[in-house]
Amino acid sequence: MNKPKAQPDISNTEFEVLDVIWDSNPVSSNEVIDRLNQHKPWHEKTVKTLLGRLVKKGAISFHKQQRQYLYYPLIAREEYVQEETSSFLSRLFKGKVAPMIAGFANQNELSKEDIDELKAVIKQWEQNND
Amino acid sequence: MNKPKAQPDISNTEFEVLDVIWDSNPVSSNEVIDRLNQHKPWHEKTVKTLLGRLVKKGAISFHKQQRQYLYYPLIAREEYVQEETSSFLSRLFKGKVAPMIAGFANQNELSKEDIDELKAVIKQWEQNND
DNA sequence: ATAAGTGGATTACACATGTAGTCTTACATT
DNA sequence: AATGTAAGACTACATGTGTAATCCACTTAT
Repeated sequence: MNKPKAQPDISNTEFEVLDVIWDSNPVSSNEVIDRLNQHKPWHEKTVKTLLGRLVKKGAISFHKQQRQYLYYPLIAREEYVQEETSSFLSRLFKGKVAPMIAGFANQNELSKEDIDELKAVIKQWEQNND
Repeated sequence: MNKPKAQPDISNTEFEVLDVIWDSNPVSSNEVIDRLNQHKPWHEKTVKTLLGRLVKKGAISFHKQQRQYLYYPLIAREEYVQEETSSFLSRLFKGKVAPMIAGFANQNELSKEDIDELKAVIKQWEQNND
């Protein structure tokens, strides 16, 4: 019995492409390639393959502008990120957020700024749940 | 320029096997199979394949007990989890923990208990960093 | 008009992964 | 001693993934 998946499976490289599209869209393949190449040395053909796979997976779509395609996302970053986060937490931390943060704290990977931000999130939560 | 990887890449199914070994070790393949089968309907051969792959990847090892192998982990769960968490956070949240928690809060996925636990983690952090 | 370029579509190909089946060999049982 | 069993080793095989190259159809520069 497979749990139905709200989001398609997106591979690591596909995610990088999708992230560029989330960042600004609609966007042509050449823009995607240029923006990716500021960080990744991917060949143009590689990026186009990934765009095609994202389309096939239903993560993005496009409309034509003359010869080119302008791509845009079909799934929201927030939703995708939320689902990934939930599944990540359930896999590694039994779904509990605090142990994850505690692990970070123990590795000395929490800055004062992180702590302040966390406090702000908590305060916000408490205001919404009084 | 590839960042060196401290931990080997471990697939999803491999992780489930490894998690059983972390849970109690040293452990025979049959014990692993039995424990997994409380949750997963995996064939005996499948689990043995995964054990073999984990050995090859250097995640676990074993010593022989007559005809059987008794497996034990070569990497610590804490370390593995910490690395996975860091890479997850950097991929999806620019490495910042607070936005992740905030996303959870916005989805109404934070309970009062979670909040209390988070407060405890923060208090602990502050005691260690005064 | 013809050639060269460029955008997307199709094909390629090695390695990883999920999911086993078959082979070999050492023990246990008759 | 002969044989069935069971443990691990080796093999299998479809699909996914990373990483392109080739093909085909327009457009654009001579």
